[in-house]
Amino acid sequence: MLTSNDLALARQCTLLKALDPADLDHLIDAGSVIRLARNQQLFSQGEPAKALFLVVEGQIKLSRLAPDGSEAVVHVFGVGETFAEAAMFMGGRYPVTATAVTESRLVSISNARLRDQILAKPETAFAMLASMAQHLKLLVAQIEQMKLLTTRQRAIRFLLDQSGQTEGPARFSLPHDKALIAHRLGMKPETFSRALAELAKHGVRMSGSQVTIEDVGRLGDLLSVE
Amino acid sequence: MLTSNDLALARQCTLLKALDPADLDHLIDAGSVIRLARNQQLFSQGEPAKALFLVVEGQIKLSRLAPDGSEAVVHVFGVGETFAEAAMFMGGRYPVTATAVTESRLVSISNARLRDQILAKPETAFAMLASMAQHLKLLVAQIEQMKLLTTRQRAIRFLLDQSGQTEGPARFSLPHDKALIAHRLGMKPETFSRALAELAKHGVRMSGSQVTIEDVGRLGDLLSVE
DNA sequence: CGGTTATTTGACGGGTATCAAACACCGTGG
DNA sequence: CCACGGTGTTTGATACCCGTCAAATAACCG
Repeated sequence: MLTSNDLALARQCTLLKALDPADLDHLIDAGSVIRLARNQQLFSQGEPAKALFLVVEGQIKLSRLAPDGSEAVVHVFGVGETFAEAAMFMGGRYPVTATAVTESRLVSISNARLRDQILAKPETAFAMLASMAQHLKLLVAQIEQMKLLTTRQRAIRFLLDQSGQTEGPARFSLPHDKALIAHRLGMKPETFSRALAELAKHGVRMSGSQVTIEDVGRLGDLLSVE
Repeated sequence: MLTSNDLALARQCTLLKALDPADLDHLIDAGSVIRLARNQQLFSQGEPAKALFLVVEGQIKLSRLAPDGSEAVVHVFGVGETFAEAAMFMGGRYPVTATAVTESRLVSISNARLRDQILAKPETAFAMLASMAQHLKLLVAQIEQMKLLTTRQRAIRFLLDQSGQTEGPARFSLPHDKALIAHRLGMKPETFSRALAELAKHGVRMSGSQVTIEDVGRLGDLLSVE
C-alpha cells in the first residue's frame, strides 16, 4: 500500500514530477507496491520488461552477470530514483539484473500505461527523455572514471561525491557495504580498503561506516596531483 | 547540400525512420549539412547544445577530456547513426567532445524543431526514446567489458563484433586506427598491439588493416577459457 | 624518395588482483 | 553476560598484467 510519503517521492522524481495528480494516480494504482528482502532479485537480465520502478525505500543494484558468475555493478539506485525506463524501448527485455541491496519497497509503473500517457500528453515524453538523459550522463561519467582514473582517484571522487560539498570539513556515512562500493568503482574490496587506508594521511577518518573528512577542498586537490 | 543517398540514410536510422516524409523534410532543411576535416572538432564538452547530428559520411568520435589532457573515448559513430540526442535534455549542454576521425559529412537537426515535432506527433518521442535506449545499452555493455574482461578478452570481443559472424572463417578491415580502437577498448595502443600479436596463435592474421580469422567460433571459445 | 605518422617490440616498474589469514562487528542463543 | 558463528573488513605476501618510456620498424603520402 502506498503511503503519503511514497506519493511525495513520486512527485519529486524527474520522471513523474511533470504529471498532473490525476495522471499520476492512474499510473500508480494501489496494487503496484513491491517488497523485496535483502538480496532478493526483482528481475534478471533477458527477462521481458513489463514495468519500470520507483524506489521508495531501500536500494536497488543493477548489474550484469558474466557466464562465469562474476558481476559488474552498473549502478545502485536509492530512494526517489526511477530505473529500467529504457527497457521498454530495447526489444522489451531488461539488459541487466536488478537486486535489492537492503530490504526495499518499490512502486512499479506499467510500461503500457506510461506509453498511453505519452501519447495522450506529449510533455510526458520530455520527462522520460530527461530521465534517460540523466542515466546516460551517469554512465558516461562512469566510463570516463574507469578509463582514466586510478583506483585511488576513484575512491577520492566517490568520497567527494558522497560528501556533497566542495570545501570545508564533512561527515557522512557510506551508503552501503564497502564491498559493494568497491564493485561500483570497478575494483576489488581489498583494493578499496587499502585506498581508504592511505587517505588517512590526507584527513580522511573512518569509524565503521562513518566518514570524516578534515578538508574536502584539500582532498580534491589530490585528484590533480597524481 | 543533401544527396539522395543522405536522405535514404535518414529514413533508415532509428530516430528518423518513423517520421512522415514531410516532417523529415522540415527537420532537415537545406542549410544544415556540415563538413568536417579529419581531427576537426564539431563541439566540445560544456558547450550549449543546439542540435543533434546524423553521420552521412565518415566517423565521429565522442570523448571526455580530463584537465591533464588525457581523453576517454566514449563511442565512435559511423554512417547512418545519430548522436547527441540526450544533450538537449541535460541542461542543454554537451557532456562530451565530438571530433571527426576521418573527413566527414553530417546533417544537423535542430533541437527546437525536434521538440516541436515531438509535441505535434507523440509517436516521434518513441523513436527518440528508442534511440537513446540503444545508446544506454551500448554504454552498459562497455562498462561491463571494462569491469570484468581482461585486455586480451576485450580485443577478442572487438574482433568478433567486427566480423559480424558467430562461426566459420572471416575477413574484414578495421574501422579505424589501431590506436583509436585501443582507446575505445580502454587500453593503450601498445597493449592492443601485443594482444593482437598473441592472437596469431589462435588463427588471427593481420596485414595492414585487413583482418583474417580462421575460425570465429574457435576464437570465441577463448573468451571463456581465461 | 624523404619525411611524417602508425605500429611494433623491448625492458622495466608500479598498480592491482589474488590468495590467505587475522581481525572486527553483530545478532543469536546458551 | 559471554560464547559463538556469520559476515564484513583489514592486512600481508606474492604474481602478473598493463602502462610507461624508448627505440626500431613499417606504412603512408606528397
